[in-house]
Amino acid sequence: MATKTIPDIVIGRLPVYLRTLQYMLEEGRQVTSSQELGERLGFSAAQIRKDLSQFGEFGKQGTGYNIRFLADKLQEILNVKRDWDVVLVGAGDLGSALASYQGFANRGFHIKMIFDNEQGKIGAKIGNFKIQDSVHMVKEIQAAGIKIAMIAVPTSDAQEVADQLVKAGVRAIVNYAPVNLSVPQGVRVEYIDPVIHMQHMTYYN
Amino acid sequence: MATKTIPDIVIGRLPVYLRTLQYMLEEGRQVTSSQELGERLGFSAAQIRKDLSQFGEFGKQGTGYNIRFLADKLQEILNVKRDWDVVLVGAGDLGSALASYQGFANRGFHIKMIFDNEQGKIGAKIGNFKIQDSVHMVKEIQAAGIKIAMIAVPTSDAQEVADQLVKAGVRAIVNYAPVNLSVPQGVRVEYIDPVIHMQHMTYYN
DNA sequence: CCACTATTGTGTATATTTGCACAAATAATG
DNA sequence: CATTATTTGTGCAAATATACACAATAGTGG
Repeated sequence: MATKTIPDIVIGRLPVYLRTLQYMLEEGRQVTSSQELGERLGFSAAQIRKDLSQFGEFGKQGTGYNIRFLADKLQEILNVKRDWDVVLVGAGDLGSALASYQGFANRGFHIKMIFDNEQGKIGAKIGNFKIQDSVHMVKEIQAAGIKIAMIAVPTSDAQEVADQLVKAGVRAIVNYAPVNLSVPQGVRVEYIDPVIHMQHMTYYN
Repeated sequence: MATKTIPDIVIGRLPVYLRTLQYMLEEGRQVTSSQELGERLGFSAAQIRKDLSQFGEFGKQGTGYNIRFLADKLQEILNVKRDWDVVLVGAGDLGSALASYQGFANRGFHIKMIFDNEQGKIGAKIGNFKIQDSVHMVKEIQAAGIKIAMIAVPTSDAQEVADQLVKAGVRAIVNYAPVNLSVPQGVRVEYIDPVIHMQHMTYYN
């Protein structure tokens, strides 16, 4: 059985499709088409059909896709039918904002712990959680079996935090610090840096 | 003169190169090579050389690249030797965190105005700026000639805000709301949604 | 000044990604 | 029930992106 590996670039689009489908559900929609999705997202209809066809046949000719059904399938594919616990490192302005953000939970991601290394912050509460001393980070994350982390610490601390997260068994990191991280094979890092996006756009201006 | 258009995917990598070069400068480094850069960033050395070769010859055989020189060239290419004014819409948790973030200014992006539509917030200060009533947004942005915006409002308001920004002459938008925006040709939008990144990674679990 | 090492820029090959276009299936219409 | 309008899934072609590999050049050390 030739298990073809699915391109990462395709995987990267699936969450965008899913987000849009869920938005459509909230609008009370039942059915959509590759064409409509494509227009909404700026992709070609063919690309959306090709992407989905990597995983099965989810549509019906002449009709299109049942939104609820397709969203459900995408959730299965992306492994997000279950909920995921997340650890947040850094309780500065950004970390606090992330901790307060209500948009994670309804999409299945639950911040369960917040760490910082500043004595002034440790013990303070954000929402329901106490900010914990990062001295105990590795132990606590391991005990809780958390696999996903967000890094929102100063650039100079980011690599060291990443090292500790890896040691604690974290497999996926969203890094808000504007620096590339070095992690072992098998650990994934995604970067969020608004300046990168702005510089990308100023090129064209 | 066949002015070949440079692929957008190449442009998208340049800010990452630039960020790393500037980091190296802070480390006191003078010279680097495509190989070192590649290792640091997870790209192949050949790709980095090819990307740069689209714009000129910036390296020296046998030696590599002078970091300061290359960073300077990348800044020229990306149009970031000048500073840019930015408008921020949305003064909730995230908007406030963005407003307080010190990492924009030293990379040439200056938040100059903050808008919100909630009476409770209008008039409050974040850093040096008063939160302004978004009723006056279009007028103010136009008057100031601001071309870059960040949207940090609730999902339900994002499209309407985008429409107003476009009307005000904004050409580049970083959208933190988890929804795709529809904008006219010539206006660029980049999206920041941590959940998209996490869902991308959970695929690999 | 020769041999050796390092590293660029690039022509070419390979690999990947996207788009085209059409048969097949479905629904709607009269 | 025939006709028309939609829309999927996909084989294949085209376009794009990446990697290889090497001549050319620069520095280093004897």
